[in-house]
Amino acid sequence: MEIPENSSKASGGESGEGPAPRGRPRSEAARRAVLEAALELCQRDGYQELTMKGIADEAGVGRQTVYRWWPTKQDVLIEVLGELPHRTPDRLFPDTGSVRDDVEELLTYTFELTRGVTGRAVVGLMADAQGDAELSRRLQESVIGPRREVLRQILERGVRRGELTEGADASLDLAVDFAFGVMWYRLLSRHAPVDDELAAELAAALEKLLSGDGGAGDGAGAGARRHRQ
Amino acid sequence: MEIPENSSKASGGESGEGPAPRGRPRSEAARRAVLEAALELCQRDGYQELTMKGIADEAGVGRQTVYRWWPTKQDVLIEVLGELPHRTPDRLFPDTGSVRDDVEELLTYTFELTRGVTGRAVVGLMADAQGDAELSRRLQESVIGPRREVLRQILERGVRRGELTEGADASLDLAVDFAFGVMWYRLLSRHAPVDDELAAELAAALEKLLSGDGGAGDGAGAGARRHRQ
Amino acid sequence: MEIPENSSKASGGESGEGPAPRGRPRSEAARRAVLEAALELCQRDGYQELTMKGIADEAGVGRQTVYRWWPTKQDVLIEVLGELPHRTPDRLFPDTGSVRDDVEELLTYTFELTRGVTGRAVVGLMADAQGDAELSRRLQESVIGPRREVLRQILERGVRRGELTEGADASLDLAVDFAFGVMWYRLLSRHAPVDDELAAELAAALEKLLSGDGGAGDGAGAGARRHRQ
Amino acid sequence: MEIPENSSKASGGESGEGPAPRGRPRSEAARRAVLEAALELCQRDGYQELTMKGIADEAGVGRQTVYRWWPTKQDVLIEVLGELPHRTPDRLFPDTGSVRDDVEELLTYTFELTRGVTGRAVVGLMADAQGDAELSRRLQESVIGPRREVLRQILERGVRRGELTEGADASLDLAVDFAFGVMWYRLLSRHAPVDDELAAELAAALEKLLSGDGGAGDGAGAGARRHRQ
DNA sequence: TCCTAAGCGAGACGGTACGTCGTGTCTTCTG
DNA sequence: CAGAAGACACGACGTACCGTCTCGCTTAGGA
Repeated sequence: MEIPENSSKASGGESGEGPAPRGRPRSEAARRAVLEAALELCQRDGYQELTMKGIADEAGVGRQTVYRWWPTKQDVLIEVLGELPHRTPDRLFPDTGSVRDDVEELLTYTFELTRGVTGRAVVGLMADAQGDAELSRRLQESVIGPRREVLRQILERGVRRGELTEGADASLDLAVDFAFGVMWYRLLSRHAPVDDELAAELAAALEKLLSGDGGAGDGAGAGARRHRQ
Repeated sequence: MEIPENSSKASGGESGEGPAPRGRPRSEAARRAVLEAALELCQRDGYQELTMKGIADEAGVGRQTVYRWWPTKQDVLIEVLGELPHRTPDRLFPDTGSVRDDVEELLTYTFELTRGVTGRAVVGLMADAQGDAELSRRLQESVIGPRREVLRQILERGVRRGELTEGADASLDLAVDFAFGVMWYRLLSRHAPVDDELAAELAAALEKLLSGDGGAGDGAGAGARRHRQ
Repeated sequence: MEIPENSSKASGGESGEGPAPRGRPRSEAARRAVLEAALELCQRDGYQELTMKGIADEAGVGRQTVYRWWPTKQDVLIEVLGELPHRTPDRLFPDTGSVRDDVEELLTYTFELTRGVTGRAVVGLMADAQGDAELSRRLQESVIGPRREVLRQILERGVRRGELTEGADASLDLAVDFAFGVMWYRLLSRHAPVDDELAAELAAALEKLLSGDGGAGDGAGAGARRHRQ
Repeated sequence: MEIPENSSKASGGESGEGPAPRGRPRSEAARRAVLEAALELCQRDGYQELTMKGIADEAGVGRQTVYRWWPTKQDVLIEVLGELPHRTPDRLFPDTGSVRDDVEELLTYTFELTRGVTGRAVVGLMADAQGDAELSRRLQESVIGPRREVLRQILERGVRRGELTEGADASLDLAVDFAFGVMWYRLLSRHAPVDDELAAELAAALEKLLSGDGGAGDGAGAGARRHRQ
């Protein structure tokens, strides 16, 4: 149960060690137990039912220990979510040579995650972020932003290769919004599944949306431009 | 805010009343007070802070009166949301002759609503609907579904007129998901505003997505179909 | 000295009813359960171990219900102690015709009580009253004072009858302090028991202390000896 | 805050030292800091508010250091109380030649102490001793007993000299109980002060109680009167 | 001069009681 | 009967102290 963790004198840093760590060091075992308990309970009972007391009890940890390191259950979940991707970093950055396949692969993997462990947690956090700008910012930084960035880079690579064209009708940002927007919308409203088929449909739709010749081209494009003035 | 209490046919109609309502009739004043208090508080303090006790106190109503008619705060909010559209029925069904303009008008109005009174309520409800199938179904029926239907009919009208084409790459349903998905995604993650400009961009993007000649046409469509098998 | 308990329409008072009692009336069952639980637990585990949570749990009552009516455990105990004498009012006011016998009877009964149910409670309260003037005042009023008063009246009756003399060396107040002082001292330090024999000794000593001529020797001494047999 | 640390016979005596003390010797500075902090805090905030954590923090000492040497706060206080008398040993053993004066002097000094530093501590300890036989025994041994013994010896000296008579009505033990009983009773219930006047009254009352002939006697009574002026 | 041992400040740990608040149910009186 | 008032049993909240446990650092005696 003992894991090194020892930050002090790690890698020989003899300079800016900080304020010298005194007292009993933080228990990595307790930290992990809390994070896993939170994820487990959130998945089992739902975000709303998730409770600081419940987390502490499930983790076999004192309540104070939870509050000492995470002021709210949101903080616990954000830390869990921040650590999850490290478990399978490979599937997060697909590069098959085809934009469409890369997009589809990324979305397939992302959808899997949301259907599985993280779904209820992330949806609950997002809902709480309504009316809580700070939480919103942190989610943006740790969860939403990174995922957006990955998709965006795939699309930019496609533009560079000439597979895609960032047109007047749809910026890359809007394209990213498209993919994840549909995902969130369906996760929340549940009017349709978030599955592999959706990943394929979205990959195709994005390709069309960013196709150079611009289907609705003439009138439509003019209209859009007219509207925006 | 004073309402005579019993506007309904109390005492009077003894004809085909049905099961004969005995005792004191339900107070319309109390009902309205509860609904308005709920909307007000949800908007002011957020969905999570909304409380049955808070609603009752704010409405100047006994707690039992709230529980008698609405088992949960979700029920209260759903009833409020169900009544709101009746206040401005005109803007909900635009018909300018141009699909793009109709879409833009509808989205502009919808975005206004979500930025205003209903935003926090609907997001909170959606989040609660995670893991509550019944609530999910009711939301689908009373809030999500109707909005989808309006947009869908506008698009179908466009297809009938020949302005749009439901292509292999993007069904009408996916197009509807696109519009509302982006809206929800931005409402939740706040990485970009939900404003009139977005309405215009989405109208243009939808037009392109549903354009007949299909930019990425061939390979893409085939790919999508291939994937679905 | 509240006995009737039932303030509402007690004894037919149809005039100044007060502010009209609204809402669910207080549960007498819960009240009694709390009082008895407190007494029970205090006796079993000691005053220090007595806990608001413990009282509530033992009484099968919500914690809030305890706090609603008694801000602290001291309040609970004071109310219990205030009600106890009513159970056996007869032995509290002995009047045998002999001062010595009255004193002995009163002390015997008082010692019984302190050895039994009330001992630990009262001692704990007294200790808490150190440094809490308000608690001190209330204890004085509801517990200490009344007991002092009973003994004082017995002694005053003796003075009126000529059996005793309030002398220059010892006021009645000091005599009362004597009796109860020895009791408390032994209860606390436990160097000697607080039993019937002590009651007899104290009755004799008080008689001597308040003998006018100082010759408690003769009759009083004989009386004491007679009693001890 | 630096104190030589090792006042005790360290190093010197290698004769019957026992198991030879290894490791870092106990810090006398820490010991004193704890004792003084405990006394200070108990006097300032009261016995109930006294806390092991509070003592450690106030003393600038680790919590473990307190627990290592004193299992409970009672132990800390008992050790403090055991050291206090050594500061003024002279007034503890009055011998003026007159029993009454000796008694009055002893009580006057004792009352001073209880009004001052030790009051709240001793009362709290006594209250805790209810239901804790071991604590009771230790208090008896270290605090209560010694004080009783001093008074008892004064009274015995009086009996030897013929000033007093241990009569059938009141043993010396009861007389001692009388004096300290009244003190404790007043300390706890606060119905009257514990001051010099009480010391004089008690000295007079004891004299009368232990007068052989029962006399509020001639000389004694006169003496009492003389004293009160 | 190291080695072993124990005391020390610090502070994290698993617990538990605190007093408050919201839950959903109930029980009274008034309309 | 509906409604308002509010008491009820329940349980989560975040805080404080409990007594124990690890840390790194003295500070001694014995090797």
